[in-house]
Parts: sequence; C-alpha cells; structure tokens
Amino acid sequence: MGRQKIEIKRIQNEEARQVCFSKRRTGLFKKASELSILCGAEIGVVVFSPAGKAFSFGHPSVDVVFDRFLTGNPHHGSSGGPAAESRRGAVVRELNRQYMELHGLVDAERKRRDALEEAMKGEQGGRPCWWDNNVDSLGLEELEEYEKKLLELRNNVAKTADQLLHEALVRKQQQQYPMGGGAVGLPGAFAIKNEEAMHPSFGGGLSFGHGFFR
Amino acid sequence: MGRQKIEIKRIQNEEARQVCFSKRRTGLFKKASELSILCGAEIGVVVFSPAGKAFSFGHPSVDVVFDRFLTGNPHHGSSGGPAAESRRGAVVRELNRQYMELHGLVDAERKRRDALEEAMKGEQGGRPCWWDNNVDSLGLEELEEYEKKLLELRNNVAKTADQLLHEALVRKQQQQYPMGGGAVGLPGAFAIKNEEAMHPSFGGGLSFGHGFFR
DNA sequence: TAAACTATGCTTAGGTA
DNA sequence: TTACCTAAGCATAGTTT
Repeated sequence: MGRQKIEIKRIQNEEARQVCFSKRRTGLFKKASELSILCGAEIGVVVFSPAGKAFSFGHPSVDVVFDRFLTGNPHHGSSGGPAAESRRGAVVRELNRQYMELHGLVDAERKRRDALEEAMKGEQGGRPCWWDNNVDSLGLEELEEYEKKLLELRNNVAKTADQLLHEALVRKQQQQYPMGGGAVGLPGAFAIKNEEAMHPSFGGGLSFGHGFFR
Repeated sequence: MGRQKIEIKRIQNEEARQVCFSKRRTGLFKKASELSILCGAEIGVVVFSPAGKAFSFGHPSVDVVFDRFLTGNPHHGSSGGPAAESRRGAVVRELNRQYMELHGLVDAERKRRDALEEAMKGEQGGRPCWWDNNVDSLGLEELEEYEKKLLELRNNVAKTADQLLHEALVRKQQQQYPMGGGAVGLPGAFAIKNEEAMHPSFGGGLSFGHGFFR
C-alpha cells in the first residue's frame, strides 16, 4: 500500500483525475505560498480544472503580478496580431514618455532645491543656521515622497492602460521562461513592488490569508 | 545532515533566500507541469524573484490562461463589443485628464520653487531667515495638498481599473481559492512546445516534451 | 463527495564543490 | 549560479471510512 510511483501522463480515469487535481492543486498553492513567504517573491498562479473551474493564488495579487509581467515585458512572443501589438506598444511608450517627463520635472525641482540650499549656506558665511538642516531635509524628504507618489500614480496609470488593452489581446501561443525583469528599458518605472508586506502566518491554520483575490 | 525543518517565514540571509528561490521555483514549475499533464488542467504561473527577475510557466501559455481568467468564458468574443468600446474611450479620457492634472501639480511645484528663490534673493543679507517659517509651513501645506490630490488620483485610477476588471469578471461564476468564486470556462486546446534549458532530465520519455517553459 | 489513513516516493535544507 | 550529496521532512496514490 501507500504511495505508488506513477507515470506523468494524463490520468485516464475521470474520477481519479479530478481527485488528483484537487490534491495537487492544494499542494501547488501551498508551494507557491511558501515560496512567496520564504523568498519575498511575487507570484501569480491561475489554474483551470479539467472541469473548467478557475482557481487562483497570488501574492500580492494575481492582477498585480500578471500585470507586471505583461507591462514589464512587452517583448514576449506574438501577442495576438500586429494591431494589438502596435497599439499596446504605443500606449506603453507614451506612458514611458510621460513618466520620463514627470520624473525629469521632479528631478529638476530637487536640483533647484539643492542649489537653493547652497546659496543659503553661502550667505550665512558657511555657517549653517539653525533651521538650515531642518528646512532642507524636510523639504527633500517631502520632495522625495512626492516623487514616490508620482511613481505610484504612474504605476496605476500603466496598470489601467494595460487592463484596458487586455480587451484587445488575442491569445498567444508562446510562453516564456525565464525572461528579463520588469519594466524593460525603464527599470522600476512600472514595477509594483511590495516586499515589506509581511505575511500572516501560513503554517498555523493553513489560512491562505494573503494574496488571493476576490 | 540532510534536510532540516524550517519555519515558513522570510529568509533573512540574502544568499540563502536566493538559493531557496531557485530551488523552489524549479519545484513549483515541475509541480505545475505535472498537474497540467496529469489532469489536463490549464495553468499559468508567473514568479518574480526577489531580485526582480521574471519567470513563467504556462500551459498552454501564461497569456492564454490569464486572458481566460480575466475575460471568463470566451465564447462570445470577449475582446469587445460596443460596451467595451465605450469603456475604453472613457478610460482614455480619464487617463488623459489625470495626466493633465499631474502636470499641473508639477507646474505648481515649479512655481513655488521659483517664488522661494525669488524671496531668498530679495532678502539676502537682510534679517536672517525671516521667511523660514513661511517657507516651511507653506511648503508643508502645499506638499500635503499634493499628497492629498495624488492619493485622490490614485484612488480614481484604482477604481477605474477595478471597475474594468470587475466588468470583465462579472460575466462568469468564479470559484477562487480558498474561498469561493468560480469561473466556468472552456476546456482549452493544448499547445505543444518543448523546453531544454531548464530540466535536462525529467523522468520518462515525456520529460517536458508536452511542453512548457521557453 | 469528501475525509482519513499509510506507506512510499519526492522535495529540499544544509553543506560542499 | 548551478550541480551534487545526504537524510529528513513532505506530498500524495491507492485504499478505506
């Protein structure tokens, strides 16, 4: 008795196939969850049972992960027709351009702030006045926060556009492995990271408490 | 020696984390491929390493699975219809509006900097730092206003995106894991690919000839 | 239809190369 | 990063409840 070795091929018996699916799906999701927790990896898994039922696991969510996958890697395989590909590319390029423009503006503001700091110090005869550090650091901090917000917004804009374009996506026939990181040519611009989000304990009640969506 | 029990929590040691990621990613993909073969399930998996590198596994492909997941039963040409066209226009306009507003915010920031610069020039050598409080509070105030607006924008984008997604999802009954849901879909066609790079020997003549990764 | 049960087969942590 | 080694922890096929 006990476990027997099986050949990895389609299980003919329909009932046995369904049972195997349930068991292995559970195992797969558990593995995915452990991987995301242990390594802080972002993972999205979607499974359709032989009966056509859909199951999913995602950290932080299936949407975010797949979105990052699609948005960050616009060069993957045939994407269902030149039209869709072209439109998609156009939108992504435009988003990139807008991001670069905004980033440039914010960056310019920071530089100006730096210059301002220098000028003020110079006027004080090199001696930093009591408010100098305060004002400056506070300003820089705020400015950086502002830039961060801009990045987040841009991420969301990209995400929205991408979801929009899903409607036009035709099925591809290729999958990839492995492939380059997110946001090719624009590191971090559209990537959505969430490393610090701590996971609720998984071991205790086997509560897949994080990342499943809807 | 041999395997030790570990707690399922983020691995602190960076190198160990990376090694664990590689090993478990391999294992996860193997499990996914076995599940797809044994049960004829459609599976899409996307994983981002802690370093940001993307890996994927799909059967028949990540995009097919994800697209099916998003659009639900693709019986009725999921990619459009007049309603979709209408939504698309609305979203594009919304994105455009948001961009313009963002641009306005950056512009305001620039003007504020200009004013600050001007004030400093005018007061150089005068009473030390008389405008300190003014600058500080004004800056904070404005920055907080920026943040508020940016948050509003982000929420708007998120809402729009969520609405889009929801509309795409609402057509189906979808069962999610672990809590219900439930998507009725089509048993899909299976593309056949093969993979050499990752798994040199994977048992049996089948190995990965049924094909995944690329 | 869904658990529970076991004996194995499989995966993988930790170490080494 | 990838490959190999060992042994213990885990997953699970086949069966029973």
